[in-house]
Amino acid sequence: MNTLAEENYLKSIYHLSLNAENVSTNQLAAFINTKASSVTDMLKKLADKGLINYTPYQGVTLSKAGEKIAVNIIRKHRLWEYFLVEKLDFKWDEVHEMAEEMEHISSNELIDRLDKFMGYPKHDPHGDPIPDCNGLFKIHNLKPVSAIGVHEGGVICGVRDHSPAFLQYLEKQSLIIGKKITVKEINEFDRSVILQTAGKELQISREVANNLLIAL
Amino acid sequence: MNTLAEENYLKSIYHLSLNAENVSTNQLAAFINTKASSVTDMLKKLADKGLINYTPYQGVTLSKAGEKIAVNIIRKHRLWEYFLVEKLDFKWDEVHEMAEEMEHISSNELIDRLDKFMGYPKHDPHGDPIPDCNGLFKIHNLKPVSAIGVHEGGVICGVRDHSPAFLQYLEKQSLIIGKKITVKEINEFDRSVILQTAGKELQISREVANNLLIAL
DNA sequence: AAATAAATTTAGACAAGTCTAAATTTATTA
DNA sequence: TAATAAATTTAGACTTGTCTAAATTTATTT
Ligand SMILES: [Mn+2]
Ligand SMILES: [Mn+2]
Ligand SMILES: [Mn+2]
Ligand SMILES: [Mn+2]
Repeated sequence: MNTLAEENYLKSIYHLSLNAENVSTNQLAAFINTKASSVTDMLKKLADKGLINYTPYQGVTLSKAGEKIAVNIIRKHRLWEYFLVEKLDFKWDEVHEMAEEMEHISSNELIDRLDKFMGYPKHDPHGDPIPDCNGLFKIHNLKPVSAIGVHEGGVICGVRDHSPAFLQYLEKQSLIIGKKITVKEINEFDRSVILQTAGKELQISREVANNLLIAL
Repeated sequence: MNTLAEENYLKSIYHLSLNAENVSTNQLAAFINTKASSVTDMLKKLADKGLINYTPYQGVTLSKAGEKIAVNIIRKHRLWEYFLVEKLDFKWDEVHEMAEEMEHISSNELIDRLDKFMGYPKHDPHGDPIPDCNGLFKIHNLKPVSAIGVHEGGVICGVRDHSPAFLQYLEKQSLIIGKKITVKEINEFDRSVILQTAGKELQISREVANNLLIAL
C-alpha cells in the first residue's frame, strides 16, 4: 500500500488539478507546506509507482491509478466528516483536522459500512460531494455569490474556504448549507454584496462572496 | 505529541507488564515483531522523554506519564472495537487490526464523544474493560476455564487469545461473552474439558480451556 | 538575443525507525 | 569460580521524508 505522505501528495495533486491542468512543484509545495525540493523527491517516487505523469520542469497530472487512490481518500475524508457532524455532534468548522487523520485508516470495508450506517450521504458538512464506493460522484456546478448579478440568487451549497474562521463566520450569519439567498445590491465602491435571506437582509464582503458557493 | 511507534511501544509495555514486573528487551522485541536492538534504541528515547523507567540490561516499567498514555490508547482501541461491532456490524474476530490503526487518531474530544454516542460501554467485544475518560477501569478478576474443577462453572467474560482463528472457533461453538458454562468432566489423559452449557454439552481442548476466561 | 529572474532539480545532510553483526553484560553450568 | 550460554547493547548501515544551498532549466525583460 501507500504511505501517509504519498496519500497526502496524491490528494493534494487531485485538489490542485481542479484549478489547473498541470500542477507545478511550487504549487504543491505551498499547498502541502513543504519545500519544492521535497516535492521533487516525492514526485519521482510517485512517478516510479505509476501514480502520476511527471515530466521534469513541466508539472504533474494524476494517472488513472493515482486518481483512483486520491478519490478514495477524499471519499473517506468526507464520510468521516459527515460522521463527526451527524453522529458525534461536532460543528462543521471542527471536523476537518480530525478527518485529515481518519482518511488514512486503510480498510475499505470499514468505510463502506460506515457509508451504509449513515444512509449513503451525498454531501459532506461543507457541501462537497461524497464519492460512492466506486469513486463516482457528481461535480456540482456551483458559482460564487460574487459571480452573480443583482436580483439573482440561489441556494447555498458549498464553500471554497474551509478554514474554521470562515465557517464560524458563516454560521454566525446563518449562511449555512441549504439557505436560500438573493443578491439585493452590489456596492460600487468595494463590491461588497447585500443579501436578502428569509426574513432579514445582510451585507457580506467581496472576500466572503468569493468563497460562498450557490446553486442557481 | 508522541509518534505512532512510541505509542505502540508504550501500549506493548503496558500489556506485557500485566504478566511480569519488569518487561525485558527480548519480550518486547517478540511482542512488537522487531529486533532487540531496535527495542533498545526506542527504550532510550522513551526514557529520555520520561515515559518509562529504564536501567540498561534490567528491563523497563512504565512511568506514571507513560502509563497514562498507554491506557488512553487502550481506551481508544477498545472503544473503536466496540463501535465496529455494535454500529457497523463487524464480527468480534474482524475488528482488532482496524482498531490498531484507529487507536492512533489523536483527538481525545473525538473519543469522548464516541464514548457518549455509544452509551459509555464498559467492555469491548472481547470482554476487556474500557477505561473511562479519566483512565479508570476495573481489572476484572477472571479465571481460565482450565483453572477450575469439576462441577464448578461461571459466565464467559473474556479471552486470552485474540486471534481471529480462536475467536471464530469460539463463535462456532457458541462460546461467546455472557454464556454460562459448567465443567462437567476433565479428561485425565489430555486434560481436555467437557462443558455443560444451556442445552448442550461440548468438549474443548486444554489449549482452549486455557484461553477462555470466566467470572465465577 | 542577451541578460536577468523565477521555477525546478540536484547534492548533501539530518531525524526517525529499523536492521545485521559485533561487543558487552548478565545468567547458567560445570 | 571459570567457562559457556543467553540477553542486551553498541556500531554502523539503510529507508523515508524532510531540509538548505547550489546548480540547472525555463520564462521574462530589456
Ligand atoms: Mn475537510
Ligand atoms: Mn469537507
Ligand atoms: Mn484488539
Ligand atoms: Mn478487544
